[in-house]
Amino acid sequence: MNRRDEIVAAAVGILEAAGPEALTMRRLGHAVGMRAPSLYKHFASKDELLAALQEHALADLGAALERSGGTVCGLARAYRTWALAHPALYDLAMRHPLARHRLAPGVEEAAAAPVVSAAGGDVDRARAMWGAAHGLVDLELAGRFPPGADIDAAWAETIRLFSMGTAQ
Amino acid sequence: MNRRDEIVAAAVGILEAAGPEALTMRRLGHAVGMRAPSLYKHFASKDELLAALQEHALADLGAALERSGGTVCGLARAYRTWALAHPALYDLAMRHPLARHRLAPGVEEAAAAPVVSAAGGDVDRARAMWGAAHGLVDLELAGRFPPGADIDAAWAETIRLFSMGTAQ
DNA sequence: CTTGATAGGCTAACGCTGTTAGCTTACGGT
DNA sequence: ACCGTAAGCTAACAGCGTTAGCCTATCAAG
Repeated sequence: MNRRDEIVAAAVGILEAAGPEALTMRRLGHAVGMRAPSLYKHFASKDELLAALQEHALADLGAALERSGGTVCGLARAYRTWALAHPALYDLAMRHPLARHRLAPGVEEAAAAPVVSAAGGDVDRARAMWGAAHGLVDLELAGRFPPGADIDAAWAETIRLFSMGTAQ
Repeated sequence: MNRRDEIVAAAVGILEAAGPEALTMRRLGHAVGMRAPSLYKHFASKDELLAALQEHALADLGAALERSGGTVCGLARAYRTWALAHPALYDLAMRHPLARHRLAPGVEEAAAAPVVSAAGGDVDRARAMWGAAHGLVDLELAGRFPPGADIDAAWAETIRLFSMGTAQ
């Protein structure tokens, strides 16, 4: 494991343990045993570091979706579970403009493939599913549903609609 | 219009003209003719200011939805149009934890009412619709769809599904 | 065996952020 | 006439991402 990967791993650790506002260059430097300016020997900017984290997140989410079985219901469950388990990484993965030029080739496609497959190959339907799942997850993570709202029921309704007309 | 409202109006102006990172206390102070620390005579913190902006945004979005005609399709179109026209306010409205205690009573309900109505009074379905619309808008604003993706088609598919079984 | 380049660390500092402390001034009520 | 409060000000603080410039260890070439 080279220094760059060590730094990314430490950043993931900080993100998961203490949330996104805790991920500062000084704290990250401390976690890997160097001062903040030295991090710039390995990453040109914090943005480049975040892009590396985004790639890590996309690959991990893609793997989780891959393992989900391929049904709309299983996919939805896996998507929500992963997002709730890694809220900061999820935010990074979905809400940062994708720096496609510095993303390892195939990462984006690999994450998307299970969704397209569950949509029967229809990319419009796949994007509709992605949007619905992302919206529900994002609102839940942001704490925007009223207290006591039955979020499971909203998911069930969404899954019901997207299961119609899709071969299971 | 009291000083507080003036400040909120100026903040909206900055947000729309120059984006969220341009909304700093010093710049906002300059826009209303005072220094940054003086803003704290009117708002306890930047967060309280953002809460006021959130309320403004929710009221405005709610009004736009109210005018949309009440069909699933019209509602979806109005939602997307408003969000794309006011991306920073939309982000504030939907992605900040809602400080319900300092929100004017009825604002949240008023924004939600047209959606619940279009869902035939079924709140689970209404939340599913909200999630789907929010997800599509959020991904579009974040630039997460591949270049050239047919976003209209994804919306059309979403609208088609949510129109099924809903009295129009 | 020396030389020179490079990689990777360091400190000091810059300009920016939100925010606080403490001072001043003008206005309104008793 | 006095006092309290509202609302402005300057100076400053800690933390942020980032840059400049310095130092040292490693390593290949002459």
